[in-house]
Amino acid sequence: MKKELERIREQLKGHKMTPQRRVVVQSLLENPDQHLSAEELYILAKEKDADIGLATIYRTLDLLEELKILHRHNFGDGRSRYELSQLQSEHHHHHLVCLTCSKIIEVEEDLLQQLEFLIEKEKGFRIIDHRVQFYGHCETCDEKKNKV
Amino acid sequence: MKKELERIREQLKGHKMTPQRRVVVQSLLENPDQHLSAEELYILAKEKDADIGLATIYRTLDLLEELKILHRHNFGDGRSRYELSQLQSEHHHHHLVCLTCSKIIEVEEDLLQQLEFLIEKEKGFRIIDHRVQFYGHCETCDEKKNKV
DNA sequence: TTGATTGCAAACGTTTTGCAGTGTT
DNA sequence: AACACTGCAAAACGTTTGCAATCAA
Repeated sequence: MKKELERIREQLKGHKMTPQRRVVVQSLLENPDQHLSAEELYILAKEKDADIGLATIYRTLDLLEELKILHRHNFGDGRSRYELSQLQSEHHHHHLVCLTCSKIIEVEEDLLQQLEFLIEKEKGFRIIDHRVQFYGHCETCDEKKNKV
Repeated sequence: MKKELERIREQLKGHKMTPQRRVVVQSLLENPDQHLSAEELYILAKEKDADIGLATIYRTLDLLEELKILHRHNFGDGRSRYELSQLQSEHHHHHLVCLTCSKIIEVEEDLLQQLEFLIEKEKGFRIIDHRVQFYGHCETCDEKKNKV
């Protein structure tokens, strides 16, 4: 955990590692794969630093996104959600959003690469990034529904 | 055009086809593949009915979305954008969003079906819908950039 | 020391809501 | 005539910004 924080400090290049930024990053590290919103991070951060302001959370998230330390997601619930980039591999992943319980499941599979290749060739469109979300019902919710 | 409107009127099932709703639908029909925002639709609708209110636009769009007459998209510009479902075929399509000129290009290709099949099998996730967006640079912008 | 960063409160842009009045069926 | 629907204005929501004070380097 400390190692991760140290790595992120290095990625800040030039920007200061303030206590507030540390608290935000720690909250993100302690909640991997959670896709936290700014408000949720604010509540978590407040546990560690009661005086932290919501604006600081937003400004920190903007900075971290700019430095590609995290990704901003939009799952259609009216707020941005954030996820630390797992730098071990720059592997894109997709999200399954359960329409029943709102759970988000990650899919690592990169079959999409085929599609990207086709698009680049046929449309002359140079792809930089993609957002892929599948909406449906997860196994658990699907089973529950069939029981009722 | 009149045929399309008639079809949509039938899809309204039980809900009234008011002049305001007609104006919104007409504006959508007259601007196919435009991905209009609520505000943009408001301006278009006002040309046909100067007294129409923005709240009515939003309420109409909510209704049309609920009835699956249109799709709501989120391209990350802070507002929802709407597109009539082309009911001739329930064919999903993807969007290419140009990071330079913001143009949106549609891709009909459904290679994604392979991926969906895999996900359903491996994750037990029953897919209802998907959102796929590719961000990159369109041919025109890419060529311009290379010239400079 | 000094410019980057902070908290606060006010402002922002989009969307939603309460309500009294209107109009479609 | 009934009740779905409307316009308006105010409120709600997530997010951004101006500013004076503070702090990390």
